[in-house]
Amino acid sequence: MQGKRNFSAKREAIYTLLSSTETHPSAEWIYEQLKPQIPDLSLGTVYRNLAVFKESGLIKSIGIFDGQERFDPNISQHSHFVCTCCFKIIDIPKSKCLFMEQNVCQYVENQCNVRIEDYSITFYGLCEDCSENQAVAVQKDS
Amino acid sequence: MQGKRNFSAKREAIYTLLSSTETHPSAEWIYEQLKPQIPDLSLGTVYRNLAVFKESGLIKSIGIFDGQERFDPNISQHSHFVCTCCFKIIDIPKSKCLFMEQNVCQYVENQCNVRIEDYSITFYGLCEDCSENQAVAVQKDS
DNA sequence: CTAAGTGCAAAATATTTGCACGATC
DNA sequence: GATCGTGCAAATATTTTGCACTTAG
Repeated sequence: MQGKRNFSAKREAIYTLLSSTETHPSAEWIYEQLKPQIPDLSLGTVYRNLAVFKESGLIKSIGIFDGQERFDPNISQHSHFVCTCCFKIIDIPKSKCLFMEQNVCQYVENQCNVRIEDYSITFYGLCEDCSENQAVAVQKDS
Repeated sequence: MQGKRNFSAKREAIYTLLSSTETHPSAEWIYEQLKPQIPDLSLGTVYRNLAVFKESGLIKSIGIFDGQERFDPNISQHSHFVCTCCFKIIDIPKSKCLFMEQNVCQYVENQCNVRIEDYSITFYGLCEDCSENQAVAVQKDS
């Protein structure tokens, strides 16, 4: 891969979709979205391109939730909220979550004798929709 | 499952092993450790018991690293360091990592309209051993 | 011509599950 | 005798990969 230019059409489409959604997609989701417009797209190509993007630092893996790896084109430091019910992932901007001390990484490095390259903060719980659905379900029960 | 007592022998062995190691094991690792002592243990049983423990809140999943889910019998709030080379996982005691503001969860809940039930902080990088190995490799190259 | 990108299908991997059996209460 | 725990093997699900073909430069 030679920089963001010179992308093949399919690679371009995959990266563009990634960049234009807030869903923090999985390979499967990307494939399903693009397949109608690009009928000869294969799932293997999506996986291969995600690996290429990740390798080159263009995207980050957020983790594996509900069995599927989720990706983020926003590589700047920020946190995520993951709904444990529908697995929606929501960005938490750094400005809303200023709790990481300046030198905590260096502190941990010294304490634990490790070299820290990155860190992630993830919150788990119920998103707005799932909270409401749960409330409705409880109402129906009584 | 009726509380920690009344465990079957195999369930007991799995939980005891989990509790007596610092490795934050995977199902496979537990199976390999116990198989010599319990020859008729099956991998399915390890998976099933881990699911039972997780369901009942006795253990927590730390995440999936290198393709395998890793578990922690220490359910109190603390952070982890994950070596991206050998996938060793090291505990970071809360006392060494006091950077979470008292009310940050409530703040995020209000900002994002979500209900937070848990959060995790994970550091990534190279552990002491892998750092040294890397240094040695570089030396040999030159 | 060469290297990169791809479709397709098979393979690899981790995990889950159906079923029958044995143990426990 | 009903429930729980289990071995075993098949099934599932996701991701990776080998191979042949195409395409861009």
